[in-house]
Amino acid sequence: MRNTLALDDVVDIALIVFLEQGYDGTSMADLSAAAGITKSSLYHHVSSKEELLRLGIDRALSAQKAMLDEEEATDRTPSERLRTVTRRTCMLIVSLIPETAVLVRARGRTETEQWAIRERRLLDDRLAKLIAHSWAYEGRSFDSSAPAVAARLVFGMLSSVVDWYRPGHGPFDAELLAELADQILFDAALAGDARSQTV
Amino acid sequence: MRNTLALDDVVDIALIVFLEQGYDGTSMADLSAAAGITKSSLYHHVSSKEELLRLGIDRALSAQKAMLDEEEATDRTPSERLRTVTRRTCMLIVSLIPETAVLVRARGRTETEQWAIRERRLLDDRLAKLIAHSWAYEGRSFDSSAPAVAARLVFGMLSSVVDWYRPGHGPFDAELLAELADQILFDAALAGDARSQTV
DNA sequence: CGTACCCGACCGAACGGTCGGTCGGGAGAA
DNA sequence: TTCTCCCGACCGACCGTTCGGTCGGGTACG
Repeated sequence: MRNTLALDDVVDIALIVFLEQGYDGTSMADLSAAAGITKSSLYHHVSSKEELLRLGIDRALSAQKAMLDEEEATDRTPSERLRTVTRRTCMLIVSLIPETAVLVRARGRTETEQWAIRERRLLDDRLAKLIAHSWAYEGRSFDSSAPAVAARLVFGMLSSVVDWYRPGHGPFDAELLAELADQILFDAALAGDARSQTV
Repeated sequence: MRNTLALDDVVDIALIVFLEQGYDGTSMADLSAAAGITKSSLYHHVSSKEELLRLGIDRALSAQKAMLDEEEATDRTPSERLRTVTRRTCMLIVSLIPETAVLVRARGRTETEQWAIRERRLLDDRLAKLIAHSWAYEGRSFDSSAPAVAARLVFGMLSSVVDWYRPGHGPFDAELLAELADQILFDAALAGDARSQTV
């Protein structure tokens, strides 16, 4: 077997460059240089720059959808489900940072990016539903549009880690990050009156 | 007086296009079309595309810094200061959505973007310090790196509104949005046991 | 008449993508 | 084992287009 490049390897490399330079800020020449092959060889593996974006986005979407499918099928209480989902979302984002970055940074200028935005909206809706169920279960009264806004804020907080967190490059590991995010969202850790836990 | 364009008008227009298409995804031809003048006329007002980015980023930075300066000078308790700052940050972001967007989306590929990242880090540090002081004031024990991580998560949550919130385009106004963000961060509204407030 | 504002025409460079062709390793037949 | 054929991986050269930016000149207001 020769030391050759598979499609997944090319996508891996492209996503890392996209993470650092942005999709629009990355040229096919940049990608070919990062992969150690020429630009024309790159086109042997993919048909277009946009296909690389699509494959990357699909990775993030598939993982998130699979996690939600699995969690929604459990028989936990709505509140437990919500907390588990946010925690697993954090862990999942950390494990798929370049993939999540291209997903959340899509602005909708091409057909692929519009598809990404539509799919993201579906994920938002599923999280909003989890929040609404949890609040209703806890007997809380709320405005009908509040769960959707809360869902976007939560996803926004968790997704923002792709802009600065790099696993293994600091004192904080993924579990500690998820723990802190969890305490901020569910224990009001920011208010200082968390249940005497140390982060 | 002719119906003419001032520099601030050009920056306003450019920022709106940057918000929708991203900086790299926007050409000077796009901007000139949006401004209703030709590309060469655009260069009468600005010396480069990067200058438009710099002016936009500076607006967001100046506003945020001025707010922090003002708030840090008060004699409130650390916890009150933290809560006021996060709330005012939310209001400020909503009132400067295009400006905040170019600031938080800078990836560091040019000198201007690297400057933006350095300035953002200073803002992160100031918020982290507020969090650390608040936690110490409340007698909470915490890891030394936790405030910095919490600050980034909070800024991440608040900054994410630039990706979906458009004032006047929905049932939620800015105050309600800030109120909900505040309750999530400080009252654990997501857990459902908030102090019986309706959002 | 100066100056602020704006224009059409244009430039070199970089862009995404295509082309014809090279190279080495695996499979099948003798 | 050797010869032949094939195919995936790769390459240099090149395509038309778009990029950020420039230039010389026009025009209307103070």
